[in-house]
Amino acid sequence: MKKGEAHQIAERVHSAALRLLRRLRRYDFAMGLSAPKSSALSVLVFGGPQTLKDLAAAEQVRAPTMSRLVAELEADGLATKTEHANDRRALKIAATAKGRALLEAGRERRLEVLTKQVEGLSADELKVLARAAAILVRLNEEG
Amino acid sequence: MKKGEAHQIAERVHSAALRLLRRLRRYDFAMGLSAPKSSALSVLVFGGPQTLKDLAAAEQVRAPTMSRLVAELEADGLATKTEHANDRRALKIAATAKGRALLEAGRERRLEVLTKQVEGLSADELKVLARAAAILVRLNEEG
DNA sequence: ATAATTAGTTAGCTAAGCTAATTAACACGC
DNA sequence: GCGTGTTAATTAGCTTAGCTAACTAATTAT
Repeated sequence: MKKGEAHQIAERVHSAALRLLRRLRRYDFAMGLSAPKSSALSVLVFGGPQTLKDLAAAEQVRAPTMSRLVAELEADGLATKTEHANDRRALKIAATAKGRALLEAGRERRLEVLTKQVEGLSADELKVLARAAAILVRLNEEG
Repeated sequence: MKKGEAHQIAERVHSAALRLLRRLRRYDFAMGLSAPKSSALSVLVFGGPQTLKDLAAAEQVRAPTMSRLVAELEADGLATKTEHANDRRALKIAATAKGRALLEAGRERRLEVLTKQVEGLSADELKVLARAAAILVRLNEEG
């Protein structure tokens, strides 16, 4: 084992994730939302309301970039900017019901193909995928 | 189980993959190559030489976009454009040795953190990840 | 031989990223 | 409580990456 088993597995997991998302991205058409906006909205929906700064950090983007994305989401009625409770410099940015609905519809479409494929797997394979997902989530939380 | 087990697992896998790649992306600094160029180069390195059309399709991008990216990779000495053997309209685009080396260095850096984490897992967990990666690769190839 | 198609490029636009500079509000230190 | 420094967000202005439309050159089909 030249490179170490851990390295090899890390490579395979990375590669599998890359290819999976690349493939699913093909179904992102319609919904009329660009990838960056859709991703930011997703953070709002699943991570709850937050400041612009935090949202920018979550998306690994600078504040001015996020400022513009949020302005556009707001113009489309998908997010709101309200005053922050404790800090009048800051914003509380939240997804609207319309934003949540749109995102959910897009997610469904995106996951449709994968769901169909997963349905064809054996019970054992399902278990493996579920466990692997749990392990990865844990690693992601570790940092 | 409201949504079906397959659906739920598809969701978890999707979410885990999204978060994993988002996290690893943080280590993409340096190497001086933008994400689209790095990704295109990766396709050339791992998929071998190919036409502009095929490369554009692999990257889910239109021909003019890829034309420019390839021109820039070529200017940086990371890829070459040569005549296609059978079709004088077409190009054979290939990574150079320099391109391969640069990409490999970036990949190593990106995978370093994940490798360290994977090293901390139990033998059983390693096996689960390896199997899950294999299953996903198979699904990806199915289409 | 001519017509239709295909591969790639060029031109010109929009979207999304960045840094630098600005404004307003907060937080200290005295 | 007041000045100094810091922080949150925005604005301005630039670059990169995506698109479509229009073009050239080569291939394929009639």
